Amino acid sequence: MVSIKDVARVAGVSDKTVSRVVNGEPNVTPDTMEKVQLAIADLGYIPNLAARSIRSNRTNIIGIITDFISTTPYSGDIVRGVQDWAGANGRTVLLANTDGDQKREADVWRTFKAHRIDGVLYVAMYHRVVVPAVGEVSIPTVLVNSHPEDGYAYPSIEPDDFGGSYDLTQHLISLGHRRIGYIRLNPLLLGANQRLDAFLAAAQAGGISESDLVIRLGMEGPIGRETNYVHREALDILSMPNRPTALICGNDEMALQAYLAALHLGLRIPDDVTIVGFDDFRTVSLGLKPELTTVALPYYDLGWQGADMLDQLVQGKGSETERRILKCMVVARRSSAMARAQGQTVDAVGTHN
Amino acid sequence: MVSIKDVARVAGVSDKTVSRVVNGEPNVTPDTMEKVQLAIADLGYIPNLAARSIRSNRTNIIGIITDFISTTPYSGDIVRGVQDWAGANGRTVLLANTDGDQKREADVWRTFKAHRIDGVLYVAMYHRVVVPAVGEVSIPTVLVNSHPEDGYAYPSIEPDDFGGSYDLTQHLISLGHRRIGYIRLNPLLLGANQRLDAFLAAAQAGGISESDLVIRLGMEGPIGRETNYVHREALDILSMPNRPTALICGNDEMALQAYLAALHLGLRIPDDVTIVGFDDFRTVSLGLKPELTTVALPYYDLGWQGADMLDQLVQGKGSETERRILKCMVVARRSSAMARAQGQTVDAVGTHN
DNA sequence: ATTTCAATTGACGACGTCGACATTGGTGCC
DNA sequence: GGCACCAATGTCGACGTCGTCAATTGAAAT
Repeated sequence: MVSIKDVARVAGVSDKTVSRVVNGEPNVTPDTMEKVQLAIADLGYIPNLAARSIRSNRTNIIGIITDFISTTPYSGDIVRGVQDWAGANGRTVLLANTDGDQKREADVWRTFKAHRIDGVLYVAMYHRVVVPAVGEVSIPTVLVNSHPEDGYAYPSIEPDDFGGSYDLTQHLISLGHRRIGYIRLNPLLLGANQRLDAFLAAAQAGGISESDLVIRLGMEGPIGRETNYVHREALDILSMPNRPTALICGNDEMALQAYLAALHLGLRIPDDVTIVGFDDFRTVSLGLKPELTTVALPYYDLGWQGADMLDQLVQGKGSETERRILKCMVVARRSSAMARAQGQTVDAVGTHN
Repeated sequence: MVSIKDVARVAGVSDKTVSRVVNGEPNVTPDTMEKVQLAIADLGYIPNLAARSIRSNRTNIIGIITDFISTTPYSGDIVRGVQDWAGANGRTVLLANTDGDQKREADVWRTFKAHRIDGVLYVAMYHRVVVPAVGEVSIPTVLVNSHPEDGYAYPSIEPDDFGGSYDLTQHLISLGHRRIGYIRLNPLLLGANQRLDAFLAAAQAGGISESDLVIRLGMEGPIGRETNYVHREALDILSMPNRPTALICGNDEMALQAYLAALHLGLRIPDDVTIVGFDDFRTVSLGLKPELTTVALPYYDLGWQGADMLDQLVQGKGSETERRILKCMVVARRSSAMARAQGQTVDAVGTHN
């Protein structure tokens, strides 16, 4: 591999001068600069970052630790946000996945430290409470899509599940819905409670009595291997004699199953029942017809801004305890509509849209 | 940061001896070894890989270049396969995303070279023909989920779209289906043609005349911004007076829309119509009820084996032109069933399952 | 002409690690 | 005892880069 000295020799200058050119330092004659640049181009010289980092104690590498990278399809957006930030700021991204395994996580930390990376973005693919397995030496770390357990101080950045869910519920109430069904996420996920709490709060604020709410558990069990009750529960809720006019699903994947259940029962969406989801997981939310009203999670921004927070931290400017919350926007699409008087029988075959 | 010399000083030995212990070299007294290990633990010493790589000219880092990492939800599995291989073989993974942009791609190559990584896995998130923008100096590269344009030699690893599609079609034929609908992928994708060709070949081999096949285009336009005709086409096909008894969709996302169309028309799956997909994108294939018969793409293995091929290449043992094809398995679930008599037309085959 | 000063360039060493080689001390053998 | 040999350990330098500081040059100021 061609080194700075090779360039120096070819250009007929000292290695230091080449270094100056490469790093854009001042006080280099246009003449020599040209010579050097020519030599660089000729030889295809590219600076060795490892060597550079040895001297500077900065690698410009940030690490991402994920738990279940491929299990959830959203993950990509967070990672992409980080990558784009990195690309825009001259950093490189080291990626590691733990599969939620403690031992692997420890290995990953060790490896990252061995690479002397500047900082770590600890990305939990489900919004929940985590404690990174930090060892003796510590690296600046920001938790993304999660927050630390009590007693541990890490800056974190999270989506505003509560706000999003509150707004979504309000959206339905403003459309005139007074009986609303709710299918819960796996309670292990932090978002699950926040979303449910917000739902209840918004319903109460909207003057809806608890008896008009139908709340069911959609999933439970360890993350990645949960049992799924959604389809069954949706069928059940939508078969009630006095069925809700709207059904909120813990996320879009659940909404998919609710759609199928509704269609299976011959109900039209949104004419007979409004169905909404959460996440704006676009394969589903745009794939469903009519397209799904849902709440967009700011995954990309979580990644981008998380990287930015980390950068602050690395530069000693960030706060050790900052907790940033990103807004979640309701995306109103065609699956939600005004509540209507509830007909008795509906023809199974509806109209095209 | 604590270095090998700090450890040496604390342990009362030379740095070289510490190096020996760290690297498991022979000829160290159990006694000294213990002293050294104690010092390492005390100080929390972790070897500096950058320094190591400077000497050894090996970084043990492999790079992944992706084009549309988050656009497609499968991507994660390929990356995870690579990561798991890396974890199992003491390598680290550097990740970069180009968004399909030439300029960014050039930057990425440059950055990777600057890091002196051992090799690159060029992962195209859609199976298609690519040419990595290699510069002057070249890094060992393996194409994953894609293959090089004519005239360029890179080893590659790809899924057997043809075989999978052939088997899937045969599966339907063996269930008695004689009129089959087919909704095509975006023709820009390499898999699109392979899957269609295999479908036609299998149909012909099964003695089905072309006039009993209904083939429609489901999507077209630039990747990431395509126009989607699937729902409309599915409605259209399933509304035909003499409609197919089975509908093959270019991928699972398309199958989702076909489901919705079928349900919308009051058709039951699989009783009235069999619907199958491709990809085994589990959010969809398991989320749909009944669960979707589809073809599993070996994404994880693509990643794992791709990494392994790359490793061979790096070690000078691999072939520059190997083209490895991984089998795609039909995953028969409940969305496909025996063809049945339908409406006006009577079909000989008519058992329930 | 001499001095002063700034601009330009180079020599050198250090970063952390490990390969090549040297040194030390002990063991076994005649 | 003398010698060969080997195990254990250390010394030194090089990898590629860049910070520090010195050297050189030329031009402006006196």
